[in-house]
Amino acid sequence: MNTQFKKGVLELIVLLSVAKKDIYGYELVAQVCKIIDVNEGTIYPLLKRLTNEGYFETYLVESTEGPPRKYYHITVLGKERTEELKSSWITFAASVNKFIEEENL
Amino acid sequence: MNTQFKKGVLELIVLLSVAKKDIYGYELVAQVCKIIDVNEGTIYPLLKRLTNEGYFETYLVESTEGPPRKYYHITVLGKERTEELKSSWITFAASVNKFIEEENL
DNA sequence: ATAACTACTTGGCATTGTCAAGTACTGATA
DNA sequence: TATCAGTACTTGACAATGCCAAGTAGTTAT
Repeated sequence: MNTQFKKGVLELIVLLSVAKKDIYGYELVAQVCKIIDVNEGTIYPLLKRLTNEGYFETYLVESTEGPPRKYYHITVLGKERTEELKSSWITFAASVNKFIEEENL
Repeated sequence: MNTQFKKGVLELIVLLSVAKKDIYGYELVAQVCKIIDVNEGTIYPLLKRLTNEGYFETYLVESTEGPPRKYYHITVLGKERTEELKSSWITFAASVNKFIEEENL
């Protein structure tokens, strides 16, 4: 999988995942990996960044299976950002796909 | 347009464009801009990189409208790289789109 | 007590795109 | 003929984001 393709898209995937339900980092890593192979060291800093930018809020929940989990919850600002990024991706991907298909003629 | 989305994709667009026909930098910039808004300062270094990596060969052609044009011609290696990147993109974009649609349910 | 699994953190690095400024050639215009 | 617009290419400093690797720590089972 081309690393470069992931740039920016990972942010969208993470926003969409957290928008769907509150989730903690480790679970999110596992979930995102089902779609795009990705590293822990990529997701955690991304979560921190998106929290700093006001898209997420966090809270801790004790766990019986290890250290406490930091849950991420999306904010109103986060929802706006999600829609923005999503439509931007859809437009982008469509125009790239159109170009690829035209080239095949 | 999200800058990050372009990462890696620009390489594919440029490869496909040169594969279609020999083209010089300035014309390529104009053509790529129709699909994705992009900077001269992005395209020229990319052309240089792809040439160094053996995907393109170049030759100069005099012009009556300005300085000589450096044409780019795709190599066999370049064609292989194009196919590789193209199928990688198609897989990637499809799986991201699938995820986005699922999230909408 | 040691290993395995869960969970999060961090620092250095690589890649690729942007911005801005610069060089240089041609043709038209004032 | 000086200057400007258009064509064409180059380059250096910079920003953003993902990767790798190593580290910290809690819980449970052997």
